[in-house]
Amino acid sequence: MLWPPRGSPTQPDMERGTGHMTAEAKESDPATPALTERQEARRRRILHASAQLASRGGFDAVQMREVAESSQVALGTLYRYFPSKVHLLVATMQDQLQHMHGTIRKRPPAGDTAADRVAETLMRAFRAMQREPHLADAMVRALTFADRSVSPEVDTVSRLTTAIILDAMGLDDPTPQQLSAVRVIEHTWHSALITWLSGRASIAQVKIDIETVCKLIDLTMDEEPAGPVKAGKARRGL
Amino acid sequence: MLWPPRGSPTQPDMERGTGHMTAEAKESDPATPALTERQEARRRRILHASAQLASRGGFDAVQMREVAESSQVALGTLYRYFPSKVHLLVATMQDQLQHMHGTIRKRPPAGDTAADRVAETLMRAFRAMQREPHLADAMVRALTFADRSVSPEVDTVSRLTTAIILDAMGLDDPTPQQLSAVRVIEHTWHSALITWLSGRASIAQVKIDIETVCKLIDLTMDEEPAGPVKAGKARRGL
DNA sequence: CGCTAACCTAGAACAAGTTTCAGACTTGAT
DNA sequence: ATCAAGTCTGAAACTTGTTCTAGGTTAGCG
Repeated sequence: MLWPPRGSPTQPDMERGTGHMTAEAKESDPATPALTERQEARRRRILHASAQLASRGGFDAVQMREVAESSQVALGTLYRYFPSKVHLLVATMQDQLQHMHGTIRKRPPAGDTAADRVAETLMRAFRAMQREPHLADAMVRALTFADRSVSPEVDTVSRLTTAIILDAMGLDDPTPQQLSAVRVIEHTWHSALITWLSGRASIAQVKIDIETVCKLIDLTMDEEPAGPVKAGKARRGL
Repeated sequence: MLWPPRGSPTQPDMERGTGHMTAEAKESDPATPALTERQEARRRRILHASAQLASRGGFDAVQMREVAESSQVALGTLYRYFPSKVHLLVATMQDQLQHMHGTIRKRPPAGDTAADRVAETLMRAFRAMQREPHLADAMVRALTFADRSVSPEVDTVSRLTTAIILDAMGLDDPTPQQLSAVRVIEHTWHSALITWLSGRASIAQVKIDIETVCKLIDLTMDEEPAGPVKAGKARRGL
């Protein structure tokens, strides 16, 4: 079986919280049933086709029949791999984010303060989005449109984003306040991206807002000196 | 004719910015062609049906055929009043927001600092959402899913939200930094709401994040004393 | 009153996401 | 090699947002 039950009724209102985990999470996942080589190849073809179509016309251009055709897979198979268009696009975003995380790791941001580095990282990501606005549109719209049935996948994206931001901050043991600040930054990032993509905010405005929200980091870096180390500007390096 | 051209190609990338305007904007709009009484009644019936259906199953439960039937209007007419499901739901949100703005005005938040008052206001709004989570889901999902063709309407919602927040801050002549902070708060508000609605964050987490982002207000209230008055409160740890 | 333009209605038609099904193909274990 | 279970395929069907059409209704105006 490729997919577990699928569609668990997470009705009884939640009490969860994006688990932390700066590290990787690759194939060891017990929920991922280990694909054969051909299956892995199919999956890749599908994701590739999805990104390709999204890069042209955005969300609307990603039509399931076309994705199936492009990736040489029957429609039913496509749906076996990704139970809905939103699942597919969120997975596409996972894919792209992973790629971006790698890229950023290779050349980390160089600002003096944590806030600077986070803002720089986000703006770098933002420039990547500018290069493929349609793709960005498709992915982000899917992400925010996702309902409960996609929660696990969205959560994975969220964890990836958190990891990227924490990397930029140079923290691996954040306080609750810092986690909250990071979540707020993520919120701002997604929402600002959307307002830009739908033409309601300029790039300059997005930049300003990102810088604004990053000030929250400085706030949380001051409180709780947390020991003899790290009093001043907040650690650089990584 | 009820609707102007509809579907203006706002292609050439933007340079706009949510105009300010704390005041109201009612019927004088030259773009709104003044409905007859029966038309106004139809419009109300539609919005009512929309909210009603949304209150049960959320976004998916708002089916255009059902809305049409519920409001005793032909499908084609429904589409004449609201050119898409997203338009309809965004208009529904406008409606609800207007209502909420009135409610809040009647009993304004009582906190000492601007940040307190904004956080209180948002939490009050949040509790309203909790009372009708499905409705909230439908409206917010529509709002973030909206593409360029809905920009004007989404912008109206954004202005309303901004007005509510500025009211809570007790400002009517905000600085650019303050406007940026308000935008960041709006971003956080929408996005946090979504994570709660899709079961990925607890109410407690949303509360914390709102309080976190509201600290930005204190920051911007410090800079630019803006006159002899109001230097006091603002900053304090948490 | 009677005309005309704009509006409304019922219903068919179309588009794209999703589901379903019968039959062919793979895979893993015996 | 063979069998059973699980996958994949191609095609049709179903659902819901959206558009289109033909004819009846309304509102303002001469």
